[in-house]
Parts: sequence; C-alpha cells; structure tokens
Amino acid sequence: MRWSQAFIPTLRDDPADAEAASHRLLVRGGFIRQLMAGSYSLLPLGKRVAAKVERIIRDEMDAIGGQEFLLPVVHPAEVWKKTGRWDDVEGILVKFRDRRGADLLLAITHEEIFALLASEMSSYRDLPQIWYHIQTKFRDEPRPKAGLLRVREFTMKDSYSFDIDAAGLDEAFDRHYAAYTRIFERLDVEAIPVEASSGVMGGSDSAEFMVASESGEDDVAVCPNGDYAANVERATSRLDTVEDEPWDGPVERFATPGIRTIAALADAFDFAAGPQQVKSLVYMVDGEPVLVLLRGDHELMEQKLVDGMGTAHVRPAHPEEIRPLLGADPGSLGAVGVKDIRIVADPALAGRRNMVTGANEDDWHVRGVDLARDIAVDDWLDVRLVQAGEACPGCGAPLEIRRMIEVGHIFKLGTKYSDAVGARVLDEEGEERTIMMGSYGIGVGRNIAAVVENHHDDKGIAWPMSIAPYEAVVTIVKMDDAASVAAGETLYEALRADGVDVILDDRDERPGVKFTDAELIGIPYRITVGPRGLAAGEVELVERATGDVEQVAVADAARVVVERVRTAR
RNA sequence: CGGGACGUGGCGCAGUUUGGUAGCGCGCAUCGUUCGGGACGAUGAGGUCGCCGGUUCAAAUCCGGCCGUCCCGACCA
Repeated sequence: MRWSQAFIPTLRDDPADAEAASHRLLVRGGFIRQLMAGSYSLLPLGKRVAAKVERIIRDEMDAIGGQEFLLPVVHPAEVWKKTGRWDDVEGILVKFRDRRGADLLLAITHEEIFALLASEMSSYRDLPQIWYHIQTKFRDEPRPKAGLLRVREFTMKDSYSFDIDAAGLDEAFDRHYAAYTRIFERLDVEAIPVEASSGVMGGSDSAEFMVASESGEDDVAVCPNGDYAANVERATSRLDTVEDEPWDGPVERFATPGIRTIAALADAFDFAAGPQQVKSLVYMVDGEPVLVLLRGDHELMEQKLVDGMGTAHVRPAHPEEIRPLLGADPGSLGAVGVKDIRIVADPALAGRRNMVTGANEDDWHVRGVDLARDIAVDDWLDVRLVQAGEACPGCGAPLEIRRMIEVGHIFKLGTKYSDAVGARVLDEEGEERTIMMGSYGIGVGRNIAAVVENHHDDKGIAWPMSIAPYEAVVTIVKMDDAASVAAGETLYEALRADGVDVILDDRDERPGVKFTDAELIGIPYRITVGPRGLAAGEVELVERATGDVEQVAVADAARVVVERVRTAR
C-alpha cells in the first residue's frame, strides 16, 4: 500500500468525547469512526487489525477441531420462545416485525440457532462437535462507553461444544481454555483466567479471561501469589472468626432516635461496631420479598444473590413495599422474630452472638441477638462483596481488587438449550440422551481495544506484530530527492515480495508529519530512507515499541526487516 | 433508569450571562519560500449555530418541547 493513496484519516487532536486510551487512539489513528452510541465503523486500518485478530482466533479454533459456520443475524421469535429467552431477556434484545407481522429479533448471541442445528444429530457417533462462527451481534446496552470496549453492535467469535456426557463437556471446555490461552498469547495481551458468574445464561464452571486496565468494567479479586483470581461477582475470601462477648439474657430493645445507618449506630454505641451489627436488606425476588442479612460492615454483591436465587428478577424492595411488610423504614429493619419472609443470610454471620440489629420499629434497635437462637434463617448463601486486603482463600495473602476488561468468557451450559429445542441423540445402549453444551465467547473489537490499552504510550499505539495493520512502513523523508524515492521504492518492493505487510509513505509531507503519523498508528518497524543516510549507504531502522534506532546498510535492509518481522509474528 | 455535562465548518474551541444575523486555531485548496521530528507568507473554499415551536422589528444568544452524544452510578448473556 502507498500511503499517498490510503484512507488513513489521522487527527491532530484527541476527540473531545474519548476518555479511554484505546478509544482516543483508535479514533485519532484513523482506525474507527463512531456512527451512533455504541456503534462504530471500522476504517481500512481498523479492518486490517480486526481481520488479523479473527485469523488468530480462527486458527486456534480450527486447531481444537472447531468448524466454522455463518448464521443469520435476524432470528424468528419462535425459536427464542422455545428457550424462554424471548420473554426472559429484557432491554438489550431488539425486537421488531417483518412485513407479514412476524416477530423477529436481532441476535444477541446464537445458542438457539446452534442448538437447533444440533438437533439434526441423532447418534452418539455424531459427537463430539465444536462449532463456531465469527459474526455481528447486537445488544441494546443501556450504556455503551469507552469506544470499542463496550458497544452495542460488535463482532464476536462464539463457539459451542456438543457432547454426549459431562466428561466430554469437560474435555471441550479444557480445549477451549487452552485455545484461549494461546489466542491471548498471540495477541500479546496479559489475560488471566478468573472464576466468574455465568450470569443469566445459566451454567457452571465459568471462566472469564481478564486484562488489567483502568478502563475496564469488572473488578477482580486477585491473590498476589497467583493462588486465586475471581470476579468480585463470585469471589470469596477467608475471614477471621469473630469472638463475640457472651450475652446470656434475651434480646433487648434500646432507643436509637434518628439513627438510620450502620455507621451512625456504630458511632453512637460502642457495643455496635460495624462487625457487631446485622445488616438487613429487603429484596424482591421473582416478586416475593426476601430478607438478606449481612455483617454490618459487609456489602451485598447483588450478582451473588441473582446466582444463588436462580433468577434474574432480583431488585431492592421499595420503601413502600417494606413498611407494610416489616413495620419500619429501611434503617431500622431486622430479622429477629420474622417468620413469614424468606431469610437469606451470609455465612459470615454464622454462629454470631451478641449482635445488634434493627427492631422493625423506627428509632429502635435490639442488642444481644444470637443468630442461631433468634433468627430463622432459611438459606445460608454467600452474598458478600469481597474487599481488598481480605485473605486469599488459597494462601491467606491479602487479596487485591483490580479493574479489568473481560476479553473472553467460557462456560459450561449443560442441557438448557438442547433440552429446549430437543437436541437429543441415542447412546450406545440405544437410550436417548440430551446433548451437553458448552459456550465460549471472545469479542474481536474488545480485544483490539484491550491490546491498545496494553500497548500504547504518549505517542500512540505500539501494535504487537501479530495484529499490526502494517508490519513495517518505509518512510521516504524527501520526496523530491530521486535517490531517496528510488531506494524507498526498491525496499518497498523487496519487502512486499517477501510477504511483509508494508506501507510506503510516499506522501509529499514534511518528515515530522510522517514520523508522527507512523508512531500514532503504531507500525512496529519504520525504515527511514533519506539523503542523509543514503550518503553513507544506510537507512534507519526504528522499532516502535522500544524506540531503538539502528543504521542498516541499504543492501541488508530488506533481509533484516524480513527476519525481524518473521520472528515477531 | 438516577445524577452531571455538552451539541456552533472535517477536528478542537470561543461567542450565549447583557438578542443586532458568526469567529479563532488546526485541517483543506492555490501560489511562493521552505524541507531528517507536526514550517512560513499570501490568497481562498467551507457553517440549516442538533431539531421543532414560541417571544421579538430582530434569536447561536431568551422561553418551551424533543433528539443526540459523553461522563458517574444502576444494569450488563
């Protein structure tokens, strides 16, 4: 490619509405342009990077026996009604009608369609299978943000495994785990696998691949010794046991005028420090009230409640719902003596005595509460948000909480979708068995963004060789110097002949402009050809990532660059 | 959905408080001088001031409604 003929609209200034480094640089470098919130056009440079990312993904999927499909992006409602997701998935699912009035939707993911196709298999001999596709999905996210990091329309590789039994599913899961590890290595992003919630999709053995970045949207609890890493949506920690002062008498009421918060109560009474209180929250779960109890100084992780209750229909109750239920406003609630409401308690409360909690009467609390004696807990469920500094469940070292970008997610689906669409096969005994499915996703655009988050400096992007839009740029410093032009052209042709992705900067621009652009768009190697070097029979080779500069004889330049590019691929 | 901010040539912004018919930098075009780290001079092109309505002799500016975008939170397959 000749730069003079390329569409690479670089910008001198940062776009005003971009915060994240990847967003800023991808726009400035002419890789992407926004069409609307959460929707971006890939320009030629962006498309080149995306194509390389896809090629790596395709490579690794094929290596574990994956077979590629191309699926429709508009689906009929009936298939989604079968799995219940037509009604269950709210908000992000775009629904519309065709001219006949048939209900349609824009695919947010493709479980239904793959499961439907899988129902054509009828024998255990057809299994196992790994199917994938790399396609556009549309999710009407409530808040797209940060450029390619969180969008509504995006390209994603989705794969699904089909097995006769759990052992087969385990095997498919492990293969994907290995494939993903290799993909992230090749993309040169530091992605770590972490335990995760599988969310509304349902499933078990969920692993997210996460890349540390301040622009991320997930918090991950990480053990500094590498013994543990989990999304805070499901992370746990080891807590010190609390030795409670004995309290022999019954529960005792005491007046707490105007006190509505844990902190205020702790300030007012020295026996009511945060860890000595029971925090009582009322949630509506599938329309039914549930009293959720935590230690006073602990916070609820709502996703854990969602996972534990097995339904996505979980929300905090409104004060108007709480008052008739418990007789008090939030701030004075408690579970002592409560019988008709389901009570879910965090295990950090187990065995605790001499606790303080609301009396279900405004301006009153109770002390001397013994969990086992005074509160009829229905379910013990870990619903606590892990805090930084708490002990790693593996080695006891203090956990760190880090912001991360989710770049991939793999989990075991089981039979939810195959059941719904009737994907069954006969096993060796002639018994009908429902196919076990696994689901494995990786976002193309989000990985591009993650790479940029990992590989940039104040000058711009520094792409890893594997996905750089061009592997080398030959920069002719002086376009009206015939010798420079001739040497540049020769080098350019030589590199092309050897299969290097090279662009020739033949623009009639000042050198500074050319250098700055090359650095902004992040081409790994720049070969500068100009009269100064040519006088000594040399060209200049600059490595973008390190800034290292070396002089190379004109005659050796092509060979050296080809070598460097090949080893770095 | 809650909170905040913004919308003026391609990009970044001023002008809005105090109404008088739009300006700056960059970019772009032409010419000249320059030329190994974002040159300089001259000339020039380019704007329904997000949209609709209202007030007024007159609206980028005041009022009402709507739309869009960004940030924080909620949410997130």
